[in-house]
Amino acid sequence: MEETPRNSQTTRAILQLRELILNGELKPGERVPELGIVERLGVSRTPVRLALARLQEEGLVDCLSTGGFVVREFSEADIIDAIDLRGALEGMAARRCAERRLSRADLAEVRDCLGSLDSLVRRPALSMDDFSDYIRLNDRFHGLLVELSNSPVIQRSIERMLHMPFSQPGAFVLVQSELPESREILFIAQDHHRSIVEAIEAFEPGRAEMLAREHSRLARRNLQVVLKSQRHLQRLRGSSLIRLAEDA
Amino acid sequence: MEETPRNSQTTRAILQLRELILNGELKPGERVPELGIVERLGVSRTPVRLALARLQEEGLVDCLSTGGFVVREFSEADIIDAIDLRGALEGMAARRCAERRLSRADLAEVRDCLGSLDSLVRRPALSMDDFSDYIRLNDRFHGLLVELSNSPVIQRSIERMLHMPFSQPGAFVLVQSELPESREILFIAQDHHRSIVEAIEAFEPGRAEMLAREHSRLARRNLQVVLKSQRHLQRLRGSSLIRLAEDA
DNA sequence: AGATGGATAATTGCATGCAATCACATATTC
DNA sequence: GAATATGTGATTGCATGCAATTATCCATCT
Repeated sequence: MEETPRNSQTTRAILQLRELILNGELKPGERVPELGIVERLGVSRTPVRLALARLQEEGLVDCLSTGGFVVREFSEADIIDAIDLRGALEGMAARRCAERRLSRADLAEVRDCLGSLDSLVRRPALSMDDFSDYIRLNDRFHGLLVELSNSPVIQRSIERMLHMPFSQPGAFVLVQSELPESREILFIAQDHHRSIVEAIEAFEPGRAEMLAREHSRLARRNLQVVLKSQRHLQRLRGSSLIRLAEDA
Repeated sequence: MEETPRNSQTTRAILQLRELILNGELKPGERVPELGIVERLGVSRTPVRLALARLQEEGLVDCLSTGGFVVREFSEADIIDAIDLRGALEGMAARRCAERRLSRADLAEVRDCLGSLDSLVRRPALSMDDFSDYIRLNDRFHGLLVELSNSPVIQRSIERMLHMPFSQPGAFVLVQSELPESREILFIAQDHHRSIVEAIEAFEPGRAEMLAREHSRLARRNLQVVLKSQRHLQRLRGSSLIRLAEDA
């Protein structure tokens, strides 16, 4: 998933800096001082600088015209767009999967993942760990579709998106798990998964694409719920980056 | 269009390095030596390094596991995917435009651009300069749709795509201009433009998206033509990066 | 002759120094 | 008292030095 398998220092800086921002230790609009980060991370300015450039590409920070960077802020519209974008890209990936003949092994892997999700969703009650497992499996499912699209260009594009907060497939699952209708949503999501695989196996590219897109609307729905409740918002990773629409 | 309006040195390195690669002065698979670039560009290693990181994000170079970078090679499938991706993203942008009520001024600007393209395409004969103008206007039209989508997320995403070779809207126009059916293609493209604006004005998001997508298929068609003829290929910017499918 | 090993040269990743720029606070003037 | 000017401290962008890793070439061995 990480596109720089290269060794440490710069990579370390990227990961830790991302954590710092997503955990809200750097607030939106706040300038990110190189030296301050150097102190916190214990690496020199060069990798920090590299990391900042990278995070700018990812969209977590904006660069000031005067030089330096600030933590970016995300509006509700931004998040919706990010989700839509992921939907569109995953839609392309699903279409590609349906257009080409997946190998037996590939199909088996997808079906295996689908099966695991099935048995998980159907448990009588879901623990916290179960939800973690769900996120893991869900990520794997989405990752498989992208990988099996057999398109490095699409793959790269999606992987870049996934670095943005709130665009991961499982971004809202943990908070959603606290909703009363949580179970229902999982059923629907899993039905989407099943239908997508069905479309791929039946060589129905248009349907596969459409379903993948529609699937992403679940995230959008969850977003709306989360944004309405301060309690849920607190449990959302990266929530400190969200600018709530002030209704005056 | 350039997202780092910051002043020189690193920016210079990015631009010049991109030129070097696109002009074929660095061949695909070839390692890009930092010091060699330092000599050629007259800037120190630091900005060169920054530029390489950026070009990697853009997809022009790949980073070696051992360290350093190589010029990337593009297969026909890669280019098709890039074109499709642009189509999908511009489709989203067009949809967004149709979903919201564009201001009078915005609409006027789009119509103005459309009108300019119209009068250009309808000239009895097209000179080389006319084709340059067409590319400029065409870029402007596509840029307007993206800008008026009013979505920074989508906008950023597309701008990043446009750094990849062969994904610019006008990438194939210059070579296409040498084809006998060139005129016909321009008419069709312009009809797409017209229909997209029509859909936007009529608040038909689905239709706007579909048309924008279909519009990108023209580039795909042009690609196929170009790839079949060595003569056309030579006139394509960045053609040195293409790995032709060897049919043995 | 081909393959394996080792030494040397080259290249990269990182840290740091330096100069230029920018931000901020104080002082000054209207 | 408010706004502008000025000076100082902080911060960034760039260049370069150093160490470690990697690639290359040649000699040696099977």
